[in-house]
Amino acid sequence: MKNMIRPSAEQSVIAAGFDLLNENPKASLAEIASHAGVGRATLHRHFSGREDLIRAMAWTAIREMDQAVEAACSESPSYSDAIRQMLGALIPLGDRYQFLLREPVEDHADIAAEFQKQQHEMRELVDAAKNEGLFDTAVPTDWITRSFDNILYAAWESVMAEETTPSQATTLAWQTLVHGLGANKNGQ
Amino acid sequence: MKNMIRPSAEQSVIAAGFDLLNENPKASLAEIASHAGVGRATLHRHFSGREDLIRAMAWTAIREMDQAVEAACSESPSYSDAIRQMLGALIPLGDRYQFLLREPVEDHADIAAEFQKQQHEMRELVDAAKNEGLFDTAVPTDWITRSFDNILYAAWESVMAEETTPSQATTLAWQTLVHGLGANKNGQ
DNA sequence: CCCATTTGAGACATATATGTCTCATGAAAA
DNA sequence: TTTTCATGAGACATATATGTCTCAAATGGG
Repeated sequence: MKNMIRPSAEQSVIAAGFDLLNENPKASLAEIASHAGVGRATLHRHFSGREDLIRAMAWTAIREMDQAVEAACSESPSYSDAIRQMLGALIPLGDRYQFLLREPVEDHADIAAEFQKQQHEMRELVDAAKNEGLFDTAVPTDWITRSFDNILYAAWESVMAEETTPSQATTLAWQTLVHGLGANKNGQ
Repeated sequence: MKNMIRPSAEQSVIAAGFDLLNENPKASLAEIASHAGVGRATLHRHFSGREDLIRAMAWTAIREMDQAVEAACSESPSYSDAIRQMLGALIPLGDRYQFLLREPVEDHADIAAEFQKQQHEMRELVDAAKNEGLFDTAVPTDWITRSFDNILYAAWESVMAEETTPSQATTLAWQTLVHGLGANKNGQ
């Protein structure tokens, strides 16, 4: 078997894709290959084309987010705590989330379906947290999930800009959400 | 003089640009011209190329946002009220804001400078509102502006998805912000 | 009506991005 | 060492996007 310790060309290219395509969606495959430290031909050996690369990146993003959420809140004692753990786990994956939102993924029915499945689970989680008293039942669930997504993204931006540490950003985001959308305004 | 009532080709193209480039930053000039109901040659008569179009769109976005903010909060009795008015005025311009954030505008020094100038004015406004007791002084101003920007964007998404009316979205966004970041948690 | 201007359609050339191929090199496995 | 395999570099053809030009038609002002 070949060396599996050194990141494979696939992984390098996908990582470079997250770096470049998020900043400039018009980045060429040549730029991506170069940024990955890989020849242009090698990129085509692993991905049949731009669409194929984007599909692979989307699945990577979805899988990583799934795993992060699973690991973070599988043992949470409550739905409210699960949302809290989820927040901290997803902030470092802000670029993955950004990619799924910005890249036209609607073309791929399977990916869009999986993405919507995640959104639906989030809605159920929010409804459960409402019943626990975390969120105000008078606030629409749609608005809560949108706020969660966007505050999560704000937290990632904040960390990237080095305005806050990941830990600080998580706390700020959580406080903002539970105070802003909460039933009781004590913050924890 | 030519007819100024019918939208000029320039305006049509810029509007089409906001429609298409926000959804797919790789949209070709041919697609933009077609969506604007204009020949491809006509687009080139008004804009020397893609970069020129993007520059014109960026200036349009900045100008519209400036005017909306000016009109909304020039007569506000307080900084806190000014922020409230600003929120309502900017939500309908969410696509303009989105464009400035996503399109690589950093290349154009003049536009980037103007954008940062707006950001700086926002920071001063937030600091003033802190002194009025609207925001918690313990919360970093950077985080407040980031939250404002992202909740603003969430509100625009919510309106676009027809989950809420513009009025409802404005109220939800305001409540979320002042509860989430406020010094006193009464919401108004 | 006549004239000036703008426009749409399309031809054309060029630039850039993409996809495929070959070949020599280097690293790892046998 | 020998073999196998992935890779990098680059040539090549193709596809798509871009920029320029011409010309006939439409529009609006005089």
